[in-house]
Amino acid sequence: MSEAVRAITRQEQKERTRESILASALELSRTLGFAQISIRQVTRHAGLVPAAFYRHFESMEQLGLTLVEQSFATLRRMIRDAQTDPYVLDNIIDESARVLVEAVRQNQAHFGFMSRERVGGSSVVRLAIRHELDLFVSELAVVLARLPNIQNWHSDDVHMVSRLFVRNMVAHAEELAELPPGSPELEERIRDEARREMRLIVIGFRDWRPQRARALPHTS
Amino acid sequence: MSEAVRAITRQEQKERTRESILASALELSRTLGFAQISIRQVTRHAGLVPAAFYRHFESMEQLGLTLVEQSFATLRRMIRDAQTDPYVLDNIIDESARVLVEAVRQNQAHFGFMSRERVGGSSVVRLAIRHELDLFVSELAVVLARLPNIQNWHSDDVHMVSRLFVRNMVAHAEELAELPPGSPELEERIRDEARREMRLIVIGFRDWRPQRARALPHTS
DNA sequence: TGTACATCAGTGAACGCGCGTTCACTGATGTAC
DNA sequence: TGTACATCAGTGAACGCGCGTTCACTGATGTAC
Repeated sequence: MSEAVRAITRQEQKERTRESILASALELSRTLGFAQISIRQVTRHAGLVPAAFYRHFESMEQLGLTLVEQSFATLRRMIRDAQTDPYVLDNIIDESARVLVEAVRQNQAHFGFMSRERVGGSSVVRLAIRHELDLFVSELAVVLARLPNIQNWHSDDVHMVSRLFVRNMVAHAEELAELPPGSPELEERIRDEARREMRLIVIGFRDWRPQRARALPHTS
Repeated sequence: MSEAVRAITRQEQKERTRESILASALELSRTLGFAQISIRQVTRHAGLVPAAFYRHFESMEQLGLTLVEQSFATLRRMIRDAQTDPYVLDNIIDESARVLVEAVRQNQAHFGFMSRERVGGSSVVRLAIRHELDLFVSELAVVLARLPNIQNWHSDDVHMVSRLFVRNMVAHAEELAELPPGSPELEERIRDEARREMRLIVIGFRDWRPQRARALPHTS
């Protein structure tokens, strides 16, 4: 037993403290917004003295950028997992809605952070999130381009559908991340909305290319 | 000339000061975010002593709610104007993109405030904006329901297209409001994106109702 | 294994600063006669 | 029109508070021999 305690190296302990600072910042920013929280609040929540913060981060800004990295790692893991599941690819519409809601539920803190701090907060954190989201739209476009029926689309079109999907994802992640933990019926409603909207986008796209070839007939 | 100066009543002067406080808050929150700015910053920017703030507002929160009201008044004026223009109704897709970009350009401060403070900032201001946006989606649904070809749609569907339109509006307002003042080519690009996306939504919707009647054929 | 020294995560006190809010005040504008 | 008093938007000083950041420190963990 005392051996088990000794087994925690100084390095491991430091890593644990660092993680507890990150977790505290993530939790506090859920209610207050990242830009509103102070070094003193974060360290107090983590059970440390304010000065201890500087053993782990140079500034709140650096901590914020670390949270951005963590959040997008979560997002990419979600997409990678979905890609390896053939059922998801066959039922892309319903499944992407389901995967989204599931992933957000399980990683509420990270998705909430992303959607909240994408606007409004610290400008460095905000720009980092925008940059990552732009990258993500391009990555998703590459994935979509491999789908049957899409392979010979113009790359601008693929990029656009990717942008619409990501925008919808962010919008719904925002809503989901703000829900109080135990409200499955509201969650259900948001999932249905996400599903209907994604269907709409896909149906619109199926008819999009012919529309571009001809002139648009909207002027009656 | 001295008569013209005397013509400013005490009440008028007070109203001017109040407006300059509101304008200062709007301007400062553009770069810092509303939740980040202080009473002292706002009054300093308006050329007043901090204590003067309390002659006009009870708290920053109340000032924020006033800005929410002003911003949505701007939004509603935009929709009301668009509705009275028959050309807009005939060319609903292209025109709504054009009107949106135009309105945001002319009222950048208010639209920026709305899209920025919708997430992240003070929770009272945030909830007020969400509430107003929900109201606005319903109002727009009523307007859309009067359009030819839409009159006999299910009201859930109309509400959904309204939600998608508003979400797109907010997303593009966000992008536009952040642009540095003189960048017409970027503005142009955002307008084109908005137009293409609105077309997509409308085309998707045209084929949406038949899709709902039959089973969805996406499972190949 | 035991000893002597090095490392360094976390401490606790101290600092100057901008903040929100209060208060009695001032002096120009407004009003009654 | 002129005078005497009331109103009240804006002032300036003061307060206590939480903040970020610094610093010399402590004592447990790690390392060399």
